[in-house]
Amino acid sequence: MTSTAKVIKHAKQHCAARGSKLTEKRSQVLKGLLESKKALSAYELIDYCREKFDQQLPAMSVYRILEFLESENLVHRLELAKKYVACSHIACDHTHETPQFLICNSCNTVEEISISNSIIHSLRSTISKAGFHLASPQLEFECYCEACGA
Amino acid sequence: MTSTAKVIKHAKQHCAARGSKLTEKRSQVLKGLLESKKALSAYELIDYCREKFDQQLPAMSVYRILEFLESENLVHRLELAKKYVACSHIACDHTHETPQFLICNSCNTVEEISISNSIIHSLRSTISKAGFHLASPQLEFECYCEACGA
DNA sequence: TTTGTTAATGATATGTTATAACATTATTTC
DNA sequence: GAAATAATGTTATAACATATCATTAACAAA
Repeated sequence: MTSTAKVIKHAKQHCAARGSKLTEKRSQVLKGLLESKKALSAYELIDYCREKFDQQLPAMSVYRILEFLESENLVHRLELAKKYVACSHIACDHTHETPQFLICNSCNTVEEISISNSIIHSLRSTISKAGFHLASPQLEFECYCEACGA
Repeated sequence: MTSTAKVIKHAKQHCAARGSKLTEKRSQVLKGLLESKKALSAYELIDYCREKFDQQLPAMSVYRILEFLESENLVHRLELAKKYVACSHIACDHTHETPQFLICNSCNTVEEISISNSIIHSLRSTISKAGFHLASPQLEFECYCEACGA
């Protein structure tokens, strides 16, 4: 069983346990994200499903599917890149800290990291002094990866 | 002389000193940003210029003007919000640290803050451990302002 | 087993942000 | 005033996203 297949199986159980369903199309979209090392846009996923599964998904459906997958914590939506990635912990059993994302500006490679609580805490406190608070603990940073350099 | 007028005058001198020109249209766009407490999109600026100056600017021109203003360090482009703000230090004479931005998700109010070097430094080092580096030192955080709450 | 209900998906239109390519007009500079 | 450059206009289109209404699939209850 391929790694993707394992994760899909796990995701299906996860959905079942929560009373929802990972349908064929939903799982195709998830596969697209799992098999891509980089973040994909909704429209890139449409292309993927057309090429790989001969499945013509309308944009609207893909957005809905992505929304569903996000609500199941199977994918993350990257606000900054306007793209989507599979959660790198789908197949783990333990719970996780809030992820932070490093997104390569050039090739869209995404690294899901965990920033130490102390940094996050100081950040929060600086922000709160200005009368604001973070909309989401999931931070995203526009970066360049090693390969793409500066 | 209004505060906006003062800043515009200052900006004109700034451009002149750098061998560029703050034309009428450029200054109208800048005025729009100066008089708005919140970040505006290019298309909101088009509306502003139409209403305020009876000036029909094509989208293309506004984008060019924003690009120009950014190159002159008179405005900042907020990647996250896809919006633009006047630099809050146009009328200062001293140089400034890289700004960071807190953007209210709900009303687009923007706060230009300065995050302590130590926090920035720890952040950078965490990111660099993952093999990435920040594309820009200008960080943007999706937040909610006091008024908009959670 | 068919009927009613909900969930999932399809179809169409449109909104928002942004850029490419080429044309025209203003402004300087010689 | 002609040539060069800067600024702006025009048109088309790309990429990302959502609203709205229609249709189909899944499934439980009668």
